[in-house]
Amino acid sequence: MNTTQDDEIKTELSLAFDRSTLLSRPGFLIRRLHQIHCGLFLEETREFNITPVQYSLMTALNRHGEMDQKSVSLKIGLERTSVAEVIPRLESRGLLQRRQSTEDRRVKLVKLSRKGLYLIKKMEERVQRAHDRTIDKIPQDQRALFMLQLIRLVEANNDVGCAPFSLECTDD
Amino acid sequence: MNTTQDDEIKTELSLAFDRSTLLSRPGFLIRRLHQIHCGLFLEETREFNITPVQYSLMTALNRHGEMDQKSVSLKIGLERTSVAEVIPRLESRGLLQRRQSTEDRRVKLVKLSRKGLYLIKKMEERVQRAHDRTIDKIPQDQRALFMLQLIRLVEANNDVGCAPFSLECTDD
DNA sequence: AAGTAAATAGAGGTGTACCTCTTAATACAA
DNA sequence: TTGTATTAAGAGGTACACCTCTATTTACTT
Repeated sequence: MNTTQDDEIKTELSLAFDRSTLLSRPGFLIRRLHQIHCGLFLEETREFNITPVQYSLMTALNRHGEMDQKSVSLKIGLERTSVAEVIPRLESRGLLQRRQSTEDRRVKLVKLSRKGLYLIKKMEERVQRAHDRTIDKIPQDQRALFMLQLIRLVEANNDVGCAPFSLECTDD
Repeated sequence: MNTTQDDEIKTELSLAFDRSTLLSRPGFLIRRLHQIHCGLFLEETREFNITPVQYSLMTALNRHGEMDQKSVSLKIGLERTSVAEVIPRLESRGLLQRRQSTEDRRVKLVKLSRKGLYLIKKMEERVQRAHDRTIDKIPQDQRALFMLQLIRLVEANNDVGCAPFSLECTDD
């Protein structure tokens, strides 16, 4: 990054701040971007009637197999009680199955049903498009850096917000 | 950006993807980052019992004066019915005042009360800290570019998600 | 002036995303 | 082994963030 490029960036940035002081607040931009991604996801996958969080939950179950609620929470970075609200909705549509654990009777295990597996396979391409569209306005040669910066922020603050997620294993 | 730097970025990125495929999904990272910012905001401003959205709404009213619900919605990029839920909460705490418009009897005008103004002034420094902390893990020399990329994405997709916000005037 | 379209707001519904309090079961420790 | 701490889950509460449907008022059009 040379000085000329840096100056250009700072000029463009201060022009943006003149358009709206909201644009100077990271928290606002992130909230809007979250709305935008949800909108794009919904646009691409409307016919399936599945939300981004529901999709994350189902793909995590597909990858890791049968799990308890707490593990699901860690896999997808979503608060335990939020997970507990999502699961019954998917279960009532026959996309998940639940059973009591035999080893530990506190635990209820969840797994993806055949119907659920079929659904996420059908959705896969559309979901990828939603993710791609979310960042496709960033010049192609800057996209990798942008993703890396997002990852840095998320990993550095994984303990914030009462929904840390497990980085130890591979998730979806 | 030279080739060596670019290679380093791509290496670090693929290492991250190995840690978790979730990290390759912009939508996931944005959701987590939104959770993280809200967590930091809450941490900094807990004593005031105000959410990020409530703060945005109050500062918008402070900057632009008395407005109807629809205008508030455009100023802060929040769906009209969501605005309609936030307003009564703030009104019941005496932070806002509402009255029927005399020119157009469909319209209900909202404005910040003296108590509301006092509150946002007291919160200002803490809120700035929450925003700063949200991105302070990005190296200082890359922060401007990161902000610019967020702004590009938000502006390019301002029509997505049923909560576009007005870029014409200065907001908060 | 009368009829239609548009705008503003409200009511009621769904789905995250967090909180606290409670209950049941397990693990640990004196 | 008996009491204590921990863990998993559920119940109930608050606050966004969207949706649709409805009622009222205003604007537009013939």
